[in-house]
Amino acid sequence: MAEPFYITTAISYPNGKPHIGHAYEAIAADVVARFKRLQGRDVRYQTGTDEHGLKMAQKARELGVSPKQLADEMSQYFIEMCDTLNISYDVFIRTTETRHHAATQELWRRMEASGDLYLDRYEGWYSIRDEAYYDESELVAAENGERLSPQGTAVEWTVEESWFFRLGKYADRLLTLYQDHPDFLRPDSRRNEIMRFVEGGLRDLSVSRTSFDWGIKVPGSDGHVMYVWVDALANYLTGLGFPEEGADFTRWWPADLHLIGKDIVRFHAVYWPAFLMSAGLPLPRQVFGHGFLLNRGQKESKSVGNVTDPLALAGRFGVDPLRYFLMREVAFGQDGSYSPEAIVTRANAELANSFGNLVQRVCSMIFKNMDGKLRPFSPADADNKLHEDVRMACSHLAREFDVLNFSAGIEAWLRGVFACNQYVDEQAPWALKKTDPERMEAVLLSLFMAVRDLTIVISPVVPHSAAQVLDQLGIPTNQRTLADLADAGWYARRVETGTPLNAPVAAFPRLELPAEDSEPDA
RNA sequence: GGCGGAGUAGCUCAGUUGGUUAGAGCAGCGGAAUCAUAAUCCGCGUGUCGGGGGUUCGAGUCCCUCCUCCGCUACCA
Repeated sequence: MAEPFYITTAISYPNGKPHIGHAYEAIAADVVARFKRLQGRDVRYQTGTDEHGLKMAQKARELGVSPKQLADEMSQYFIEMCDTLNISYDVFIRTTETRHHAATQELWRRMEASGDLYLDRYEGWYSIRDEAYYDESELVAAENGERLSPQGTAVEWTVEESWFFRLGKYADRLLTLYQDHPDFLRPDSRRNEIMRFVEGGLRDLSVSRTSFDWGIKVPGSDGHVMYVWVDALANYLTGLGFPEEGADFTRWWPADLHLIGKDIVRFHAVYWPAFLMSAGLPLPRQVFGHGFLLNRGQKESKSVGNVTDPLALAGRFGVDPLRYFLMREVAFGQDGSYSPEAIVTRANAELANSFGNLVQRVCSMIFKNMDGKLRPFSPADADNKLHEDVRMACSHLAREFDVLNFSAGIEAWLRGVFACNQYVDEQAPWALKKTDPERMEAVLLSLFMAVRDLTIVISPVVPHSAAQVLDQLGIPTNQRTLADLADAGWYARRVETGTPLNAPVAAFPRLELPAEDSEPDA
């Protein structure tokens, strides 16, 4: 049976509609999931929504609906986003589900059984907006003399009874984890930050609230609901049927990869492993904190008024061009910038011109000059060289994708595409047509083989378009993996089917830049 | 304040353990070709490698210092 691979995104807080960051993370995780499937792994991809907490309760009150009604409505937008962006998730979890309450409460009981939870009083400056307590020293003074949180939100002195988690107890074990398993947290810059943070000592963590009730009840402690992060992090277990340690749980836990934004690295790389250690559960293999996407170099925010609806972008430029752009343009792990011009330029230059046109010219020539019929041939040196270049490009892409280095992987892939276009020009099959038709056919068939390889490896990034091309090439849907790439006999079998190529249909059309986007202020 | 990262061609960035004339893509200019989505291919860069100092036969690459930007974090209050 294939080796399992369990990947998750962070679950989204649905107090607003999905923004570009949600789309980015979902797409990146999807590329990993599809790539792992290509490698033959048995992939489970989980995403979802984090529906508890004070902010949801407040938002619902504002709108005059129940928190559950709000969550029901808003989570739909996230499901819709995933479906539109062709995200191949296996499980979409909602933290309001009964099973999630059961799983989280069991996690709590295990932490309690380890003696890591105790009841105490918490008092301090609390920001409702941030859902966080701040130390006096962290506060800043507003112009009118009022105290504000470092984020500039209002704070009030609050005293409440709270459960605490003995986080401090785990500092040494966490440091050992980071040292012995450097892959646990990537990229390295985040790992360094977290290590220094933990080295500075960890205070026990307040993990329950009494000030509101929209959350998961603390077992045996009336009036307490769990801190949202205990609740949220537990989702990774819930989706596997925890606390039942059945087939799903034993097969998929621990997770191979938690893909998250850089802003929540601490919760995933400090709190989460500590909770799991306390509960006696295995730790995830890797947490990866990706960067943020900036709109023309600027952070998106409602006040600036530059918030972009990712589905509008997908509608304008197409799902695959958008996916390609995001994976290609920004170095994964770092912040990146996007704009309509950048998307159009990148997608046109690389997807449409270099690759799409290559596919088109090859298929078209085979269709017109060979009636679309494939046949065996013996490759010349130039043909072997081409295939060697393409093989190198494909394996290079795989190597980079394995370490989530998408942009470098795609760059390597492009070198394979460029090699094909160079080969076409050098071999000039249109000239061979008159002088050496036999050789012309060998050239076109060599290109056919190269295009098939290049399409298979890029398919995790542009799944729909790649499938369209592979359909046109007559490659069976169950023969599009990396194993098939390495199978020398595929071409002979393809020839035997006798299925001819039809007139090609463009799978990567050129994009137009909408007029309203030519001005940055539009 | 501390720790870390970054500052390289108009733009986005690569540059391994210091070693020959500092690279890629995009944009720009010139040419070739015409199978193809007017797509493709070839050729073209006088860059103070943030400033200054130092080590070295030799530094974008190491050391010191300063400037700017970013991230994490602390304290003064």
